[in-house]
Amino acid sequence: MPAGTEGQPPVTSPERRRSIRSHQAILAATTQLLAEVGYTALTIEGVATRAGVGKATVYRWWPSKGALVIEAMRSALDMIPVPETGDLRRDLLAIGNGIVQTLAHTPAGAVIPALAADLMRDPEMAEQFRNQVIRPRTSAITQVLRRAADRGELPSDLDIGLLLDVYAGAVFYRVLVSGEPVTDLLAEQLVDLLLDGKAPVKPSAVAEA
Amino acid sequence: MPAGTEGQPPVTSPERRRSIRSHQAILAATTQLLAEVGYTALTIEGVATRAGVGKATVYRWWPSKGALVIEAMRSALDMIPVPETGDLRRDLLAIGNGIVQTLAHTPAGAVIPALAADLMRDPEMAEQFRNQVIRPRTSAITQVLRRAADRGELPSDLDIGLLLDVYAGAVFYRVLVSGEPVTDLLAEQLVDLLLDGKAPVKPSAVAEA
Amino acid sequence: MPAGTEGQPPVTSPERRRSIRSHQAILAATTQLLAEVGYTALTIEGVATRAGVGKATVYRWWPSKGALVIEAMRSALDMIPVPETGDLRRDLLAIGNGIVQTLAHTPAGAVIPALAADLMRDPEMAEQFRNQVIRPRTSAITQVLRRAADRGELPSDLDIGLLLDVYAGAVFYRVLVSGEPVTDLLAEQLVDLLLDGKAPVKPSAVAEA
Amino acid sequence: MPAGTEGQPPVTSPERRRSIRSHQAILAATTQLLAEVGYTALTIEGVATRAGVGKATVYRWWPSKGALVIEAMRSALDMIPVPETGDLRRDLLAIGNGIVQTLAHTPAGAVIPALAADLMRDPEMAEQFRNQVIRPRTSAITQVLRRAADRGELPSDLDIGLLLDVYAGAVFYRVLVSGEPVTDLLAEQLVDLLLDGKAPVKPSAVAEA
DNA sequence: GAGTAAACGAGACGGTACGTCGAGTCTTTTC
DNA sequence: GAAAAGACTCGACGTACCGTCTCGTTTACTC
Repeated sequence: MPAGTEGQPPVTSPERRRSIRSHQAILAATTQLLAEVGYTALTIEGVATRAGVGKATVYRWWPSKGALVIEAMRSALDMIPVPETGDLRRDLLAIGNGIVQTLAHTPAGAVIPALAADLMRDPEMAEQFRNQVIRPRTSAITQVLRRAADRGELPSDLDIGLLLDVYAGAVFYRVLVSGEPVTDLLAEQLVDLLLDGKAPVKPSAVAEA
Repeated sequence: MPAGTEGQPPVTSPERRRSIRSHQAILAATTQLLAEVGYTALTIEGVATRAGVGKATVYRWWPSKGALVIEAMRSALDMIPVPETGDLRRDLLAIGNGIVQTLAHTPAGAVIPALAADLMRDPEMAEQFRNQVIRPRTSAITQVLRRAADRGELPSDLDIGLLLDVYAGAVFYRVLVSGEPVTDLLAEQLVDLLLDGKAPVKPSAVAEA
Repeated sequence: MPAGTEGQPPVTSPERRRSIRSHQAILAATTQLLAEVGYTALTIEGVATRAGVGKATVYRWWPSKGALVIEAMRSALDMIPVPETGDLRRDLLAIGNGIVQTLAHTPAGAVIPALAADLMRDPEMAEQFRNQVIRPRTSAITQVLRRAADRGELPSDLDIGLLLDVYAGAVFYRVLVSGEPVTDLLAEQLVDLLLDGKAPVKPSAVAEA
Repeated sequence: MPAGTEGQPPVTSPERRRSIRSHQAILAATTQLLAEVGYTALTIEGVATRAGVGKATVYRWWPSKGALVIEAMRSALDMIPVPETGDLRRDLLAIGNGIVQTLAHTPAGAVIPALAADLMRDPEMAEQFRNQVIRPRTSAITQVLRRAADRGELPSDLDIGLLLDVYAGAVFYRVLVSGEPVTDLLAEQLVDLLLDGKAPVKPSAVAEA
């Protein structure tokens, strides 16, 4: 695995000999079907058929529906860029709007909670899920907050983890539980609350003011 | 349904003739099995068997697994009492700790998210879920906040809905997604944040202060 | 449940509540498919599909392919009538020709050996097979021989079992192993051998004589 | 295959370069597995694994399970020596006992019928089977009978083929279908019947006589 | 107190999907 | 340049539940 030395390409990946095409077809089929029927109604059999692949090929590479969906989500979701304006509020807003877009306007909003719930009984898979799906979505916020703390704009002993839970949790909860609309306004209100402790006021009141 | 009026005993429930005992057995079996195997692995067949009941009897009264679980949850969860100390912070803390207990230390913590995710595709059921399961858990907070707003301790145009989403969302998110421990400290930090805009600091830092 | 009282029809057959139609459809499908694809290529799945029946319904009533085929064979094969001419040779010839017809000109000829071979490892099923499929085919011979022995036309201590094995074995062996044509002449030669100890001569030689 | 000429080692088999070892390992594995699990449960995959060989290597040299088993049987079974006592009855008895031993006390007894039944649908393989497995087992009888006919001890127009079918068929049938014990007595009774037309009497009766 | 209609337990039914195994083909890597 | 290794598509295995249905058999209400 030492880079720089030319010429040991065959050794690099001893596993996965010929699977590349099937692999991608399976992930693509999974992504499509997640959007069409959702997580609960997704079946391995359906994925295999859609991908033009034997069921065993799916099971060879993924031990369960959860594992398959984790990887499909990972490869389907874009990386979230880390903004660098230096303005904490502006950065958080940018990221927040991105997350809101993803959760409110793509299938991911429906899939992620179902996936999370389904994996709760399997700690190992749950960990995978957090590492592969959640962490990439939240690391941008973490970085922005940490840099701001370094600049002194935030307390240095800030509990970034909790802040994240609050921020992400509110968005999730709206999508998943309360069913209220998730709009860009939400990101704004949350940033106000987190940064200024400004309690949110009703949208209509804001409009009137 | 008005109790107290004498004399229409046969009319009270024109449907449900002999069902009472089976009804309760089914709900009890559902509650047990939810605790034992979780929402995903819960099957109607298993519930019927455990309850000593025919499968058709379950289907006669509940159209789906979701509907059954909603009712089981409702009858299994205790009502949350609305504290009346008049001290906003104390009230919120009391409620928060109650919610934390439920989500972190009872099967409900695992069932509710799975149920929510499963119902996302069925708006009608989702509405039922919110009315029957979520709303009773959160109405105490709403009342406390509303009374405080009436007393002038909070802005009168406060967006109570969002505040709720933030509060409940953070707890949910911890249980469901981030997997971090959910303790009483969490309730405290959240109340600090919501009421004072005090950004949370790391637990260790708090101890040192 | 007190016996003696007339009119307890419902108790008579506690099993098989509603299966009659499916039952027959399954046996019919099995018989058809045996003729079309043979024993080895017969699949439970194929039978279920052809019968318009769920796979589980087949498995509910028959534990294995072998058991299913045994019953299908039994209900598909006609009983062999026991001739009563009183002439031993004529009786044996009649029966022999019947067996030859069945083995040489119906699917049974191909199915029975395969079934037999497949069941060799399962003594219980093998016994079923002999009782249900073989015995009915050979009992006519046994009866004819026994009556002849009673009349004194054959030694009273005749080993009827072995005689049967020789007779039936030769026909089977031709069909199964040696692959030679099985014609009515075979029955004749066998009767000659068994009754007179007349060693068989080549067909052509017979024609010349 | 003409032995004796030395010196054309590379030319003899232009194919099969490194195959010899694999070849033998495959045949050995087949023989072992036939004895362990029988014909039906024998799988190419199992043979390949046991032989430490790729599945494709098996398929390269044998087109089907049947072909593989035919060759394995051939190389596993000993040649049957042709006795030369000049006494017809003694010769037949010797051979008969040999066959009885093979069919009753080695895996071959279970494998041959299953193999035969399985190959019935494939005339070409069936012919191979007869040539390679059956004929070597029966040619000794044929030779003995033919010599006896030449000596005038048997009719010159004897239908040796049928006699063989009767002899072998009876033994087969006992093993495969009737399930009765196959002992040396059987060979004796059969020889009596074939040579003398002496109808078989029950063993116990024999003992009493 | 008998008659009757519903709800009941039981579980068979036609299906779908499960996760596994083997068939027979094909490709890559090793010797 | 054949052979090991094993991934591939395909199809059947036998099982579990689905949601519907048909059975007798209780009840609980009517008359």
